[in-house]
Amino acid sequence: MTKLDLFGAVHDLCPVARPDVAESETRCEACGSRMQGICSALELTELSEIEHLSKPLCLPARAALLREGQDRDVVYTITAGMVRLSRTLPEGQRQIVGFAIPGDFLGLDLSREIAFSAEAINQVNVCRFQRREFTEFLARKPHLMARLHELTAHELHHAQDHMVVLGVKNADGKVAAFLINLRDRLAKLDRVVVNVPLAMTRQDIGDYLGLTVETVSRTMTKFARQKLLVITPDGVRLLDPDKLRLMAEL
Amino acid sequence: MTKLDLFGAVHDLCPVARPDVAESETRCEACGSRMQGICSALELTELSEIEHLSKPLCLPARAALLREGQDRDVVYTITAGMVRLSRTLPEGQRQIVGFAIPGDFLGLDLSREIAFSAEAINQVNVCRFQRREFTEFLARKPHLMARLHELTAHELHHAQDHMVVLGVKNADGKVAAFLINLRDRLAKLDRVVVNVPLAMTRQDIGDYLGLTVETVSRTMTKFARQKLLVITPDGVRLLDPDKLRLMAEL
DNA sequence: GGCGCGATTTGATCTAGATCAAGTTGGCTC
DNA sequence: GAGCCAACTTGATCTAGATCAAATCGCGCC
Repeated sequence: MTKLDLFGAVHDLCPVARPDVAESETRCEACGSRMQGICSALELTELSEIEHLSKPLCLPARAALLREGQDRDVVYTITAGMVRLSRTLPEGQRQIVGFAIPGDFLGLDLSREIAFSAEAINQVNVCRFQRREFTEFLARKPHLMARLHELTAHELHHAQDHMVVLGVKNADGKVAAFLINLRDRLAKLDRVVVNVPLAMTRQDIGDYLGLTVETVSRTMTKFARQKLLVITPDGVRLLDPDKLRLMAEL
Repeated sequence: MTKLDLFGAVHDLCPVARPDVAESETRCEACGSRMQGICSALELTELSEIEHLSKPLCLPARAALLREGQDRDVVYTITAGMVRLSRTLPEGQRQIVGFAIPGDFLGLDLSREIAFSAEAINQVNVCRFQRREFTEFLARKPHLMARLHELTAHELHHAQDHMVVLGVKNADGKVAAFLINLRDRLAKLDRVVVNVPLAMTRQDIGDYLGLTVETVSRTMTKFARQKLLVITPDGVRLLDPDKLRLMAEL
């Protein structure tokens, strides 16, 4: 069984890691995240229609997909890799509002300015659309619109979950919730169950959870001492997911 | 000029304050929040169509509109008053995820279970729809669907703003952001500019901002001492909104 | 007017997590 | 394989805000 190559290793579709270089011969029909994102609402015939609008791209780690308050002219669906969504305050403080994975759509809010910056954490494959073309296509496909709304509502639900994490949980609960949620999301894409790859830095996790790097690090080592998980070079292996889930739920 | 009666005082449309008692002769055409919520997407003719689906209700303070994980059968638009949206954890901790005001829609996520509890803070007027009827109407009106999506995307944007507040701001910044944001939202409905009525308790504010009652109280008295605002029996009067906005933006 | 009760304010103390300060580790380049 | 740099870990100390504990306010009710 071949796994989705989410984290790090070079992807077949992506021999050249330069932004703005289209890697093609990628048929939507063969797309790994075809049943994940908005595209899951499309018939095969529609898929070939949208294929003409989309430009498959491969972006290297650190590439910027969107910049807060700008770039309203494109939207993306992610097909491989992980993307960091963040807001930056005037004083330089950063809040990460989410991590996008394959199947996620960037640019849900079609009407107003971009709410956050989006940067590739590792090598990322995306399909890029011109916002205008995408919106026009959407107008002709009510069920696609419905699907987009569903995704947005789902994101909103997720955002409210995260408000709870930020508002009421302590460091242990935050880190546990982060690990369990990421695991659950990845599990929907693939059979990843105990190994949770963490492509982002501890700083990123801290900025997501409203904690400092040090606290994230200390909490994870504590979990490791308590045999709840093992820290591996590229993430963690959960030894006691049930216990962690309990901590996450408080 | 007559103000929207948002907070407390008995509303004309609402002589009897009992849940499940329809107060009618209320024509959508005459509705105060007609241009605010989803209804703003409707033509006059469509307005009379939707009028048949909606049941205008007047609910007393403390009435429950939705309960977390239940009640998927109705959705609401709010036309007067204020509603508290909250999540409660197993341990009894509460996170308020938002305060809904006239023009807001409850039940944006049409597909899955209710994400939060919704309770009237003061006397509230709503239009209630059967979810199924509403969804069917929606399916026949693509521009209404688009409007709903727009509202949802706007909520998501708002949710991300609030993550920043919860994640990176200190107590002063949180309280300032809360006051300024509420003021801005109310200003869109009415000409309320310096008087910000606070129908919710300090505890509610605390549960919204991830602070304790005591900290909210101390922060507000501090702001009062610094002549940034005056605390009134029913809210605050902002003396230096610009300074507060600066603090809110950090 | 006096009583009762929840909301609010104010004060004293405590603590989780921030901050400051070194190490340590691990890949990458030359 | 040495040197470098960013990410990570670990330890010592500090502090914003929590917690605990009393007032005080405000309002409906008898």
